[in-house]
Amino acid sequence: MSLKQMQGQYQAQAPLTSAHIAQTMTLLFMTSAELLQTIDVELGKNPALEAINEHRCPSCGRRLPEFGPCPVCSQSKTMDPDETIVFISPRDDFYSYNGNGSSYSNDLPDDPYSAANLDLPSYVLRQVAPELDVDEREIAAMILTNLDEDGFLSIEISDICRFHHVSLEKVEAVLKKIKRCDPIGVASRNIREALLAQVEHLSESTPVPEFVRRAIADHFDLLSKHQYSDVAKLLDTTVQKVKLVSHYISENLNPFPARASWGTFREPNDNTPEVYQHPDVLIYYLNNKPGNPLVIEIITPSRGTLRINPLFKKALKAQPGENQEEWKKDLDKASLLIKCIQQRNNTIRQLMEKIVSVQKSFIIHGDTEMQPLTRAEIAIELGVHESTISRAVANKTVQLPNRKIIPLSTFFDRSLSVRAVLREIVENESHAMNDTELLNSLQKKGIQVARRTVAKYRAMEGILPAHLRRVQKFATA
DNA sequence: CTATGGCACGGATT
DNA sequence: AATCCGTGCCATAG
Repeated sequence: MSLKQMQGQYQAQAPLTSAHIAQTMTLLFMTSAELLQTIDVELGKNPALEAINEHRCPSCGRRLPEFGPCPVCSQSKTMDPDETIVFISPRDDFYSYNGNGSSYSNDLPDDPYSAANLDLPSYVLRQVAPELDVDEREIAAMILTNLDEDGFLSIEISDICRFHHVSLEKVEAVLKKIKRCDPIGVASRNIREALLAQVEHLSESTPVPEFVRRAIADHFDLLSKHQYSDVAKLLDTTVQKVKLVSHYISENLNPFPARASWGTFREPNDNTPEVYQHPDVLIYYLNNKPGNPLVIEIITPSRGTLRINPLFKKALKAQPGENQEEWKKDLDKASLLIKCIQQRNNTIRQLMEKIVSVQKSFIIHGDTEMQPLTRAEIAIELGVHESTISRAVANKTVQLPNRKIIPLSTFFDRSLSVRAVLREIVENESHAMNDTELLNSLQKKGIQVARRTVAKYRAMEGILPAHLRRVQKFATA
């Protein structure tokens, strides 16, 4: 790309230097976690830069975006549900949990790579953080730092109340939010509670057999001792059914939530590794109510809003001393950095707006609704070079309303919807279909691919070939 | 003989 | 320019 072309992309900004362009490019490429470190370095050694930290929304406690009113509270009354809200949020608290004290700190991990591989408390914290009110954060931190190796809460709730001088209800409310996080049921006080949380979670998406809930809630100790006949009597049902319940529990629920991914072993067959990355963008329903407009929150990790230190400016004017040259250099560097960060934010904001307008139904309804989309299309629409989009997309992650964290590049995966349909077909098949039959089924749904491609997608989804499915799925039939 | 997976090619994408 | 992805051909396992 020529310099002229590049400058064309940034015509919105005042006079440009090649340094500016180079830096914006670099910044675009960075994850918000990496950006934080860059800014920290700049802030640390550059007296001309200052972060102000004063704007908080009076009603919801969120840091306000760089410009305008709080998009969460002030607009919530009159929002058109089809509209989406995009804003850039300096949410530094995402990055400042120190992982072993009961408070937030500004310490960063020494090794930047260790941040990607989180321990259980941090992993959970980062999931609940978007839902926590300001006064709930300390409570959440205390809960999460007192988990034992199985993920159970190892202190009494009353102790938390006393420590933070809050009501029992308040703590329970936080606890409830935490239990919904992955691993589901984490921070329960015992196995029974963990199982109940999982049943709760499962029943939101799939039907749960009758009696399961009640059996766990009311007769768990009998059930765990395999005294099925007693349980059956109490539930007024047959022993046969209680056995089914017991089977369902052992098949679908995990009594020690934390052991699935932490602790001694890891899932051997997960192709999406368990390592958690900070999301760079959050997408959620306004006030977390499905049906509300979507809110796109772009995380900017700077503490507060960056600006040129006014004291520094003043001092420079007042004292044309011998340091002036050096100070001026610092000042220029600082304002350059600020401009570049704004540029970065601007590009990402536009990008996300476009992506969400195209992929809205994927975000809401899931994999099958994924629309084909290329970086080039977006680049043309936004009038920027495609490599700009490439950089902005690379290495970034998005948290969807269902709390799944996916790479931003997923929005450009053409084959995802086809693979989702394929999965559906195989799940509902009445006999083990071979690849050619699967191909026909896909074509009936209007999807054109080659037979060889069906095989590849099948492998990608971890679906066994037909002759092996036959023995696994239809063993008795 | 059929179903599937390996390899490599070419076009699209980054 | 480098990489990714869908596809065709062919070997081979069942």
